[in-house]
Amino acid sequence: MPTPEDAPDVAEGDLTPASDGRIPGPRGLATRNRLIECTANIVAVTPYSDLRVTDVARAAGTSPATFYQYFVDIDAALLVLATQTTAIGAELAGYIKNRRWRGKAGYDSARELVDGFLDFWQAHLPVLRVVDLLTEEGDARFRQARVHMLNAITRALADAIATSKPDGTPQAIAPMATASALVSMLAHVAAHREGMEHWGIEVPQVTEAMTRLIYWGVNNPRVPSS
Amino acid sequence: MPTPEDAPDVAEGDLTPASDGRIPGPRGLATRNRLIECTANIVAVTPYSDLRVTDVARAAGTSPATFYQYFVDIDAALLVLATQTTAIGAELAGYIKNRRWRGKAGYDSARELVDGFLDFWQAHLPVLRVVDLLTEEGDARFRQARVHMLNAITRALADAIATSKPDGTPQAIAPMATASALVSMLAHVAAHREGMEHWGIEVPQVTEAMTRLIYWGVNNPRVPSS
DNA sequence: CTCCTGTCTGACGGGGTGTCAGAGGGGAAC
DNA sequence: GTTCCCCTCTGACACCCCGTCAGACAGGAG
Repeated sequence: MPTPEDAPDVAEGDLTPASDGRIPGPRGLATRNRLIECTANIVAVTPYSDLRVTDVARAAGTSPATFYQYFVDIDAALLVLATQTTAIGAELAGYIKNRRWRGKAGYDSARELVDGFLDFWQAHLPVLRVVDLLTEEGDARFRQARVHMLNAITRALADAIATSKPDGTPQAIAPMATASALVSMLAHVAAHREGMEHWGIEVPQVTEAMTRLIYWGVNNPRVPSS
Repeated sequence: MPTPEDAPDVAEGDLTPASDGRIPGPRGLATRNRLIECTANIVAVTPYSDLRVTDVARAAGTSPATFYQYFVDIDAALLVLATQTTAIGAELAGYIKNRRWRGKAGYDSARELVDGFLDFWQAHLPVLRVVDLLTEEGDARFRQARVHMLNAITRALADAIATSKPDGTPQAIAPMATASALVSMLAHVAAHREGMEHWGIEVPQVTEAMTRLIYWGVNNPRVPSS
């Protein structure tokens, strides 16, 4: 008896109902996509606070009322973009799984992770900026998208840490904790990359530094006994 | 010949002109402070996007027009709070200067830094959230305040790294780069502390992990030769 | 051709912003 | 105590964007 729906196989998995509850047909979906696309274009060149439903609608060649037919507010449109982007970001875990993490190979793995992470963030900068913004504003949906992305990476890294037990170290620590700290570092540097460059800090050097810290985090060198 | 001002020694160093260009007298300053205080109270319980000049004015028992007498917009009022807070934050560098950074003592220094940083951020959470927010929005004034704070800490840490040359390591790296990465880690974890707890990650463990990473960053253990 | 369903929009009430010109009040001078 | 003046405050307004109707429009089925 659950979901006795005839559940039509939707092409893009988008069976999102419009504001009046009905599911849009092909023409409606087209405008909806056009609105999303225009939102992406505008958010790329406009700070979030200056985003106007009016502008998005105008860019898409429709009226504001049409926008509200498909989204309750701009955030709803942005959430679509955010979900797409963070889904891609979650695949950054691929830089961690099934890699070698000890010695020279491990160091190389770490560098590829750092580069991959920074490149990804750079490529999706406008959307990720909005994600960070609304997460900080307390929007649960955006936080979930963000956590979904970062957690996939963190878990993978924690696995790598837990697996790569070197030197029979007895000083181990919760792998998720170290992984969280390292992913935090990556996320913050990626988000403030421009600011750092602007302030005279060379990103390649920070890349190198983060590579080392990750290597250390995974391989857990000796620390003073408490 | 510079500043031929009679430069009255203002109590709080606040010779901020009002919107009409005139410098407020005692009564005006009082309302101005009251407005700032009310802004702080409201921002503590309201997401930034819901901050209304109207509400602040009402809380201060004045009219919105009065608010605009002293600030061009809410951001201007928030900037005062932000500057105060980040000035305090810059003093976190005290957890770094004149400390020992090798061996057990170094490990303890690292932990104190982490604890101090997290405590500070927690204590000033609402304002720092706004600082992060507006920095991300591209507001140069807030970014400057933020950078001023974090950079003081980063510089101090870089000094510690440069000074504590262990084991005659030839693999050294730009100290500012490592310091930037570590401070980024601290800032991100501090800002997302609640989110992490909410997601089942234990902060004490992350504290431990960050302590280690800082210790490693400062003492620069061996990495594979490239 | 016609109808009907899905799609779009003009027009409007509501609320916050930012700006006047002018009202109000407190202290210095007498 | 009274007057006067300047600092301080505010009511009122125009503006803009939001979000929501009821109804106009289009294009495929019959």
